[in-house]
Amino acid sequence: MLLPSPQQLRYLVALADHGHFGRAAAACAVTQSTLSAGLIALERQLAAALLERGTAVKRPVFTPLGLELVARARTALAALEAVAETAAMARDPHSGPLRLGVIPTIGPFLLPRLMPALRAAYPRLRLWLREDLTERLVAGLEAGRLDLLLLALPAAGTMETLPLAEDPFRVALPRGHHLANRDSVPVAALAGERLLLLEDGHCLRAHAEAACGLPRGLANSGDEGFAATSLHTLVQMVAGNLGVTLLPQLAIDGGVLGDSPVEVRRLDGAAAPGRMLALAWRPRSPRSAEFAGLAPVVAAALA
Amino acid sequence: MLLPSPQQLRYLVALADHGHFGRAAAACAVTQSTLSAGLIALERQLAAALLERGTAVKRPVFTPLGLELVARARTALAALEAVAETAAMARDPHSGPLRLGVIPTIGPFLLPRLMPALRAAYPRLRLWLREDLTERLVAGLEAGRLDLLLLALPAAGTMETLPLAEDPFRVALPRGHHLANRDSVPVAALAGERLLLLEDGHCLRAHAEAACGLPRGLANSGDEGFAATSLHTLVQMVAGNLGVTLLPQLAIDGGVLGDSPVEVRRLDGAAAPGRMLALAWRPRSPRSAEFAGLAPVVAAALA
DNA sequence: GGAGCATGATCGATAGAACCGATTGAAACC
DNA sequence: GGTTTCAATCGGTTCTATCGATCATGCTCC
Repeated sequence: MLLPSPQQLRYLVALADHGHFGRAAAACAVTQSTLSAGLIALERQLAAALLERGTAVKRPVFTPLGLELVARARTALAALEAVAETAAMARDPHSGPLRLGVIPTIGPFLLPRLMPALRAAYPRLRLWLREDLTERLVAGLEAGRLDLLLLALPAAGTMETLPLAEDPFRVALPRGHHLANRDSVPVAALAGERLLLLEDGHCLRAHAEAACGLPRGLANSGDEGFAATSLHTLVQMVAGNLGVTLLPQLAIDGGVLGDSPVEVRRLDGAAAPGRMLALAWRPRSPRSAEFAGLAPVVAAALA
Repeated sequence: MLLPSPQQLRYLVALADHGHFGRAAAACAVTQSTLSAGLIALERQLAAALLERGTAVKRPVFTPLGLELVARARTALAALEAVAETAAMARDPHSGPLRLGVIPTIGPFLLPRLMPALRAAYPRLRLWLREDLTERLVAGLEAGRLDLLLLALPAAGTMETLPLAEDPFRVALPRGHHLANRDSVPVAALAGERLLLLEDGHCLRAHAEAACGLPRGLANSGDEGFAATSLHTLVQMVAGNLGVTLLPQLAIDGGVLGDSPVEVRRLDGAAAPGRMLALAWRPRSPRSAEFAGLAPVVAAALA
């Protein structure tokens, strides 16, 4: 079978991405004529029409088959990259760019400690950071825009996960709150309180609801008309006597409380309420071993 | 990122397959010098040692990284082939080579009817047949040596399956057997009989054991020292009064009984004892649509 | 309606890569 | 020790991907 050349597939994918011959060619670092000729050659080799020729003008229009082939070309190119990347990692591990995604309820509290540690352990690693909600990070990982995620389990998506450490939930109460008398607060006692949580989309919200045995979306139900957008905001709301909340131990250790008049207590529940911090990457990634090797450094920064 | 050329990856895979530069080169339709130079160029591009150079002689020895890259090269080449194949199928469906694997308890009874039907429906299809046990067929499918399987569910393996038709089990009894008095035989009645089955490895054996609620490997337990190797043999053993057996309706319709003094009766059980005939192919195969299109033809041959 | 503009296809020339055939170097076998 | 097998190397040839320039086409705006 005559295989299509990777270069031609790159042209095809670039054209799909940019919707413009000239810009696609620039992205491939070739001239427009080269890209155009390459695509025509590809169509001839495959004996199939990939683009609507002649009629449309303003932007290239793909045939249904063309779109299908774009998708397959992406996976083929990714597979080729995996070959090269495997070799690169074997030659020189823990170096080069690493695009790390972190969720907002971990990043601000762990990165100040983690980044120096990583820099010290792997000086040749060039770390790019992206902070976003779990769902968008997972999408970025699957699309190849990110290499590694630092998130909280459980999380949905097809990825390899490596649990790092349990991150237990604590109750945050306004100073002088009646529940603050005790050493620890039973989960059941929260039923009588106004429970404030992050806005929807944050995995911490779902995890906290699960920990309290709440059905999804019960907390914050329209009371104030707005939900907290960060743990710092949430602490301010608790300090302002608007209610109580759950905070992960990691955030408390990371100084989310500042000098707010807020007290934290342990939370007693059937199954140690909390979340599991973890690393995640694409299954069969060439860098799996490298990523797993980072785990001790991250775990040390957590401890 | 500089991608490795598909040709060089083919050299690498061919060398792994043949263990010999000259034969690998012949398989790639190039001279030995070309293949050798190609591999050296690949090693230089990846800046990694793939082969143990200098020391060993009698056959090429791969480094651990080399073996890893061979595996990744296989998947990359398969992905490239999928691009070309997708285009080929869109251009000219139901044509070209189709490597079909069939299990021995289906093939002899279905193919005589199926092959002419397929030839009539898709004259340009060039059908290659391989008859083997389910496990080996699935391995062949996953390795890319086969394109499509015709087998019985349930079966293990990562593949897309399309159920075609139920194939109920019948009881085969020697003529004059006391169970032959009735119209149908309850599953429970088989407990008192010597149940003959195919030798281990045949999925029909496992399916029959499951249908009878038997633990695996109970039937045929060392009685005669040998198990049947085909359904034809099995019928002869029943005719010889060695015991009773289960036969799929498909085999009976296909004439497995011949003129043996064997009678068949329906089998009464909780959940209609039988197996499900199905087509199976690699997930995301470019030819999924084509294979699914074959289903009606196969189903017609079954009816 | 015609000039100007943007976009993609085409053409000729060229540099680099792939490949072949022959040869060399080295280890193993008889 | 001579022979055989095997892989690496070398010089020459062919092929092809690419460039720069040009052409064809359809839209936009005056």
